[in-house]
Amino acid sequence: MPDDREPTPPPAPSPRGPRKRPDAAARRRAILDAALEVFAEHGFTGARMEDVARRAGIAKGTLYLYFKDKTALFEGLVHDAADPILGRLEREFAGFEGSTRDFLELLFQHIRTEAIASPRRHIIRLMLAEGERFPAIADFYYREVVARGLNLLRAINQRALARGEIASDAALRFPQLIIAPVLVAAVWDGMFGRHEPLDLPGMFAAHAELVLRGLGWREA
Amino acid sequence: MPDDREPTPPPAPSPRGPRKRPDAAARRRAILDAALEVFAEHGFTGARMEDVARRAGIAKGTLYLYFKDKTALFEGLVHDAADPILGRLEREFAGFEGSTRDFLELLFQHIRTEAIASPRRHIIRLMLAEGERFPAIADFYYREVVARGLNLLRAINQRALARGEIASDAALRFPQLIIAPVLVAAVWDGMFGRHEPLDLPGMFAAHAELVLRGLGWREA
Amino acid sequence: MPDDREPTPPPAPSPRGPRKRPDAAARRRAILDAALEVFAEHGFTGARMEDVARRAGIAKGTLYLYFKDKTALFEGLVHDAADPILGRLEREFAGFEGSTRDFLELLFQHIRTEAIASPRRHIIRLMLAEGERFPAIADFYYREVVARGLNLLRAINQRALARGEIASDAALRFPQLIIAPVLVAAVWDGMFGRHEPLDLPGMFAAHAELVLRGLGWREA
Amino acid sequence: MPDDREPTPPPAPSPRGPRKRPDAAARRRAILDAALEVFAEHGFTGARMEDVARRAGIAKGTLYLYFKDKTALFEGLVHDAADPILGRLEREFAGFEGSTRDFLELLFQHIRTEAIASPRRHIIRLMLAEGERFPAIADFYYREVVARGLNLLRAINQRALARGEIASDAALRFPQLIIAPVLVAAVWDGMFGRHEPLDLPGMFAAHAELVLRGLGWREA
DNA sequence: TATGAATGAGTCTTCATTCAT
DNA sequence: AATGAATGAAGACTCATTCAT
Repeated sequence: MPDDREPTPPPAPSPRGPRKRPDAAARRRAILDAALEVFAEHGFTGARMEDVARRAGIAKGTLYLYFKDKTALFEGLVHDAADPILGRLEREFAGFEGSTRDFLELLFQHIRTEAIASPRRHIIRLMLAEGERFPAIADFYYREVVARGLNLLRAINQRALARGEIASDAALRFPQLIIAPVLVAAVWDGMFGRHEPLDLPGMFAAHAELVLRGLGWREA
Repeated sequence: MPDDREPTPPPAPSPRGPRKRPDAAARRRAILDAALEVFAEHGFTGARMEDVARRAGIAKGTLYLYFKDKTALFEGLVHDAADPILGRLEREFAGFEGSTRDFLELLFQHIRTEAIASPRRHIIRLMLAEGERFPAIADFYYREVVARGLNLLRAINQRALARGEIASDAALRFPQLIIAPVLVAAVWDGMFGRHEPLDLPGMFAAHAELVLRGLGWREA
Repeated sequence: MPDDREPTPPPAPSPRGPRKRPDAAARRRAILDAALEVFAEHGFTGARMEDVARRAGIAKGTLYLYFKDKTALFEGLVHDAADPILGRLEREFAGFEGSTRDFLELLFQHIRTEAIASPRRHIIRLMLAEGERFPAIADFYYREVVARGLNLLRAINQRALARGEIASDAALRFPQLIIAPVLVAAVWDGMFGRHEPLDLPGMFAAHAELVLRGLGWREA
Repeated sequence: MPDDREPTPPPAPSPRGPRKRPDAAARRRAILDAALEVFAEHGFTGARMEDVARRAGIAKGTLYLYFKDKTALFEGLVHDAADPILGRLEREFAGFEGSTRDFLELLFQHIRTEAIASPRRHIIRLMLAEGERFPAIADFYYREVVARGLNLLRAINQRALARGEIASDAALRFPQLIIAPVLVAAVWDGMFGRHEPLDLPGMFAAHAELVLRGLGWREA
């Protein structure tokens, strides 16, 4: 069952339909992929709809069949990229048996591969860049990603405290401290990589270590 | 030593120079202040030169007497905002006698008041937003701010290690971990403040604590 | 004898023809009715084919099965609305026994109910608006409506003169003077109605009176 | 003292200024003249701003320095063409000593030369065509032209009645009847001229005659 | 026949930059 | 040095028309 989640016009035609015309959902995907590239490269205002169309392999007008305007396209972009990662992490945490240390490792590995070393990295950058100018998107992003992410982090902390793995509630009060390095990771290589590449696995490992010790880690 | 790379007409109006035209330098400042506002509000592409001019209280054409084009204005903006903070911190650290814990506190307080709770906050946001698209600026920023900042952090760590205040070299290898929360701070309120305001002093305090403990802090 | 100059697919669906597809003719009607609304509301250039289709309850593509293009649709519109009124008036006049005064009254009443207080009012407005830009339509309209109308008016005058009911040939030479108020009537309420509504029956009555007296009316 | 009446941005520079750059007012005129041509030819929606610019001999962007958008340009057009004629007629009537018949003659002659046989003719056509879609303009036109025109006509009638020149108050109640033929005149030649040219002076003479007699004219 | 997704030419409008004053 | 009118390239978006189903 393909993951489909478009909150916009064209619903998939016949679920078993022909493969000829690429089928609305696929086309929508193509557009969003193209849009991610273009927005990432030029920012919202700088992105040209025509470029998005060209890269998606469709005509300019077709774009507007799928997204009513540039803003809707940007919103669609963020909407669409939102949950997958978090959903999985939430489920994994729910059933996780191992130590908090193990889960943190898992967490950062996920983030690294799914959010940083993937086109999704640009979504984060775009949010940092344009979020303040798109309250509607910021709201959505807060609701779907940030709040959920912080809640997950709080849950992790809570459990670790309950289990006696850690002693401090610092990260319960400020879960932002745990993902802060993700922002650095999302942004570093594009800006400063040529001067001083950043060893992401290394940094996340060091971060996990630092955090755990900082929170008073002791083997449960 | 202030930098200059604009086609600024007046023959190096030293900040304390002659009294002739009290303008020039002052006008440059006015322009840059206006530019910061406008760029911060709309991003690079979205900013309108006319708005900058209006807010600076000058005519559109006059802008081009001070900055050759929009890009030069943006560069000038970043250039100009760079120095102050770091210079002071570097000097303070050089002569600092107290404990690393005390200095960290000082550091975050500085950052909070000088970089976050000030228009400069927008510079950080602008760099996050546009950095990838302006290699020249990213380079400058790296050289003048980032590299220097990281070096300062490394020096702090080094000294703390040398003094036996901490045990881990994690922050020596990844000083980014120490400023990561600054990015969160620079960005949070504008985007998510209305949903969940962030207690900056609290967060920085928690962060300092976390880091110190994480690095194996023991009263020297 | 109704005219046809559209690429209408069905093999001349005589209004009383077979029962097969009850459509075709009905559909053509629906389209023209929709078109009248839309053209009236937005003018030729401003009208959108899609709107016409929607209001006619058909798909955009179907429109082009009935009318080769927008211009043909507009032409069809005018063509179709032309006949009815005049034909009836001509016939009525041919067999009219009463006084010219009575016929004039009849005439204006007809015009009022059939041309002004009816969607056809918009045809007049559309001709005023777009006529100059559509010579083909203007020609058709002249032939089918204007010339016939003027001829009817001339005939009326002629007979009135012959009967000794009036003395002047002014309206014979300028029958336009007799329908001029129709233009006012067709246009007034839409434009100025909210400032100063126009009492149409009153105006036409006054007009008839004015004209008759002006032409030297005397009870025959 | 040239007749200047721009309700829009650029006020004339120095009243005695150089002749070099055509001077705002002149340029505004040029734009309006060009706009009249283009709007008359293609209607509001069909008119292209670029054509207006070209015909006015300026760049596309310059247009927007004088009129904020297409609608404002259209409004400017109507505004600007509005009073001249009426103002003069009102003044002439105020001081008129002759007979009502003489004044009517004068009136129609004025209208013929100033409103029909002039580019202004197109303003009337444009109002007929687009008035219903531009309530703001219709209102303005009503206030500045129609209401004033009707009032003038009522005044004429009133005086004629008072003087005993005419007996009927028909045209006092429906002054529209007096200018109705003006609509015909404004529209006829462009649409039907090639089939049946209209002798305007003849028609207006016949109309004046008809009206006067119709109103019960008797030499005072 | 009917559909409506797709196309791309065409249009308004904005804005960085120039330049005559 | 300062101005702000003028320019025109560029970009978002629309819509008549086509065509695969």
